[in-house]
Amino acid sequence: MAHSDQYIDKLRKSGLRPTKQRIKICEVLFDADKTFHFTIKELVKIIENQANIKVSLATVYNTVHAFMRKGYLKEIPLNASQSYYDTNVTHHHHFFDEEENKLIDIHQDDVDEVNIKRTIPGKKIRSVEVIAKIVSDNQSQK
Amino acid sequence: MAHSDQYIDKLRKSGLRPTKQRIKICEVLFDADKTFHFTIKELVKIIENQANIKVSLATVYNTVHAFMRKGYLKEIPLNASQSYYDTNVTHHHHFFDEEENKLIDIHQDDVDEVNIKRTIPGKKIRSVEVIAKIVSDNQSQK
DNA sequence: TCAACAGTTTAGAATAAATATAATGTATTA
DNA sequence: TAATACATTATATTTATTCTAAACTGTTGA
Ligand SMILES: [Mn+2]
Ligand SMILES: [Mn+2]
Ligand SMILES: [Zn+2]
Ligand SMILES: [Zn+2]
Repeated sequence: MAHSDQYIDKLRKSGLRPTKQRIKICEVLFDADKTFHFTIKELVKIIENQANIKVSLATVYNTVHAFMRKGYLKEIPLNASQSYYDTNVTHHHHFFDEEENKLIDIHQDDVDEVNIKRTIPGKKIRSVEVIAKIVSDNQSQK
Repeated sequence: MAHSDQYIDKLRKSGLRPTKQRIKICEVLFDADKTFHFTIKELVKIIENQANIKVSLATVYNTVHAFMRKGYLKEIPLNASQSYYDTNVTHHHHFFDEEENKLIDIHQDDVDEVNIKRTIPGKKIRSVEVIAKIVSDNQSQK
């Protein structure tokens, strides 16, 4: 299993013990060659379906938080009812499909640099994020 | 009381009965001449402190939702632990002070039109919001 | 090799924001 | 003023998330 070896390394290098549970979560999160956006509930469901190993809800939360601290995931605030997480930790923006409740990446070069003319004394900007909410484009709307 | 008369009108015109509780909430939310950003918890605390009337938590939630449906408030998703609300319902952007946990408006003319080069087939953009996270600007940082 | 230890997982309990319920109260209208 | 629909309230419920503490496991070094 080339994949798990890779994740075992990644975990060890991060000071995290490569447990069965963490390796499984890595496979779900990082095997896809593209960005993966998810909620905890969705992640749990995927793990359950692939079901070669049981991972408790507490471990899913623990691991997601551990991965965030290590910089492998970031949280995307979208609504107050549940957190969304993103395997793309580079600076980028999002579409949010309000009908599908799905995030879609917008690469940084697909948005002109956001130029904010206002400043706050004593404060500096740490990050700038754009969220564009999208809905179906039914012509029959004003 | 000029203010409450004004709110009584506003409520009646919206099809909402002008109850003591709703008038009180209007005073807290709309008396300030500038945008008011708040969480439910903060709103409850302000009402308690001004304490000429008791307003139950359920009524605060009910009223905030009613005002959102009427377009007098909008929700700002910032973190997954609680909702922020905004009395400024025009299209605008925000600084979010991560140390004070406070929102600060950025008027639309203070940000160049956000130009997103990418599109999603069958979807149209409903809104574009920029959130710039800010922190103290201590020179002694790399 | 394996005991000891620190780190990890887990079920279940606790927390807290938000929503639902259903009884009581009140603004409106005729 | 009476009837009614709307609103408020205390309380219960829901649900995402965090906490707890006991059992388990990966790692290390003798
Ligand atoms: Mn403003
Ligand atoms: Mn919650
Ligand atoms: Zn993303
Ligand atoms: Zn605002």
